Amino acid sequence: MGNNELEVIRHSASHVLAQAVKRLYPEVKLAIGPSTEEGFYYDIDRETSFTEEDLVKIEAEMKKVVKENLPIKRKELSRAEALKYFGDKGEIYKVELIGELPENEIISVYEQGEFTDLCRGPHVRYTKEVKAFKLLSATGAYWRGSEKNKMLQRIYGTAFANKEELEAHLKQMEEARQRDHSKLGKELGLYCTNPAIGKGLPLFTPKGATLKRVLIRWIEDEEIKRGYQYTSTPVLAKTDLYKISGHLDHYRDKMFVFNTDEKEEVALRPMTCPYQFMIYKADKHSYKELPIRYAETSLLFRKELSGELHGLIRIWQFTLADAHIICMPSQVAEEFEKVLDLVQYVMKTLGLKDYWYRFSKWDPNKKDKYVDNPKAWEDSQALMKKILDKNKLTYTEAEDEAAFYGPKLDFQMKNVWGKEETMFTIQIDFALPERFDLTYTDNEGKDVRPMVVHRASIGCYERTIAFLIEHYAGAFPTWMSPVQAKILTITNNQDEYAKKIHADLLAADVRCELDLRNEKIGGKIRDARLEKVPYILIIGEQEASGNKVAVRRKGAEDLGPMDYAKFKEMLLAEIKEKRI
RNA sequence: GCUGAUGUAGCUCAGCUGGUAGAGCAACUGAUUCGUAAUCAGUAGGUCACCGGUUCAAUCCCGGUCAUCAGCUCCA
Repeated sequence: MGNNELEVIRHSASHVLAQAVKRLYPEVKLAIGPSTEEGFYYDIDRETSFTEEDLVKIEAEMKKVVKENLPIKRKELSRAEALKYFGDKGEIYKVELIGELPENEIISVYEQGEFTDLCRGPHVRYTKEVKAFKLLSATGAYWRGSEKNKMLQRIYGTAFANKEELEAHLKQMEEARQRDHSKLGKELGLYCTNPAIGKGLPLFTPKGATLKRVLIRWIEDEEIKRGYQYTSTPVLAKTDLYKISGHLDHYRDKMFVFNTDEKEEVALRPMTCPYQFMIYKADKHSYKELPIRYAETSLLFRKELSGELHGLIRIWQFTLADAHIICMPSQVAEEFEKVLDLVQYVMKTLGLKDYWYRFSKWDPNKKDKYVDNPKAWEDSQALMKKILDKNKLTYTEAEDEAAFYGPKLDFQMKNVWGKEETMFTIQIDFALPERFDLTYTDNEGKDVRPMVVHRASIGCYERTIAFLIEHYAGAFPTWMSPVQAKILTITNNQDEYAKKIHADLLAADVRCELDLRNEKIGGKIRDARLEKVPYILIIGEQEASGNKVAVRRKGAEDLGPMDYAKFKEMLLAEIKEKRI
């Protein structure tokens, strides 16, 4: 079945939903009901929200509508007729929508039985063609997506061509949610939270901190190899700094700002750029030095609204693999491509494949949200587009997603709930160099303006870790696993040999644990498997006397007894190559 | 922040629409020394998220706060 066909079914399902709701609750007003990637929804204005019992009733009514097999008929109306029809019914949202349709647009409605909805279509021909659907949830949603508008009630559902596909989808959703990083992250003991500390402030346990440290060391070393210089700058600054950068104008409600006893206003930093610019400004620079690539494993603070916080994905304090490349305008394209290569290498090494590129542009109508310099926006966006096309990237374009100082290339992924998040980002900045008055001396001895590329190579560690947990369902590749090998003894008689192996692996920088408990081997294996340790080493009398270990890989694959030296060589190679 | 759901032992969950709580796992103690997903027995563990109200009596009803989850908004 093609996507279009599924879209039509889902869109028709949303009409069936609206019809059922209108039958049960005639007083409600209908807003919009589109199909989505995963299903469909309908926004409905109702005084009270829909409960789970309401959804059961509505779903039953929908089944009736389907069973009645009503023909779905398209009609075209004049603007006046349409306004009168929906106006008479008190459908104020439909009236608003009609009012905004372009003059020459054909206004169509779709009729099924007693129910008629404003709609461009297309739809299935009979309601019976909506065969397999399910209502999933009821939540609030702002009219036209703006928090300034009234909050409506949204009912989500999904529909498929047949029952089998619907069941398969529901099962897949359920399985995906088993991988939820906040569930697994706590089960595996990677992080925890505490109400006294507050939301959006997760605590990394030794295991979680190990995973983070492994990633940080890898990225720092890799970037240094690629010509980055690491800085270390304060997380606090006087708000004067953010006046220069423009953050205070564009970003203040997202910053933690407070006063000292001496009446100075200070803020926790939401971004690293101003600090690294000040390092740049501490000296005078020649064009011969450029590009300068300042990197930092940077602790950042952003005050998100409480309802926006989620597990490790959106938090108040996070660690960004941040960098700012200060270069001549003529170097931007090459630097951008180098960053692209780095980020693609990072994704490949992490084993993350299900990402896509989003070219995030400004919205010329939102003057207060973006630096007001239309020409620079057009130029920098054209430049980025040229780079993307030259590198043959397929990307989606998104209006109104840029940073306030320039366009971005975002690496997008979906979490287990299907929610889209930005993993990494590369941005071209034409505005801040001017605000900070960054200059370099060109070959004619004149001071000229450099450009800046902002980028996050592995994104923010917390969020990336969340995605890694979900991608691997907690069973990490050996190189990043907090515990890489666990040694289990069969009886206490092997303790000494096991300790020797343990010490030897630790000495070789293998993260290794020892289970000497007086438990049966089956129980120890079970525990180690639940911890998702990549290598389980079982040591009994035979192994201890023959300098061997019995190896289980990824919990299940039994490699049998092998020479310890051989195992160690294999393990070290796997770690060194960062095999996934 | 907004809409809604949820909050019972470290974890997973019971607790019959008001009469001051129960299981399994984990922990601890003892026994068991065992060959690839749970050895047996015992002990201990709770201001039922927190604060207030209604009631003779609240885990249960009402209000507020905090936290978790989903959605909206937002976003690295």
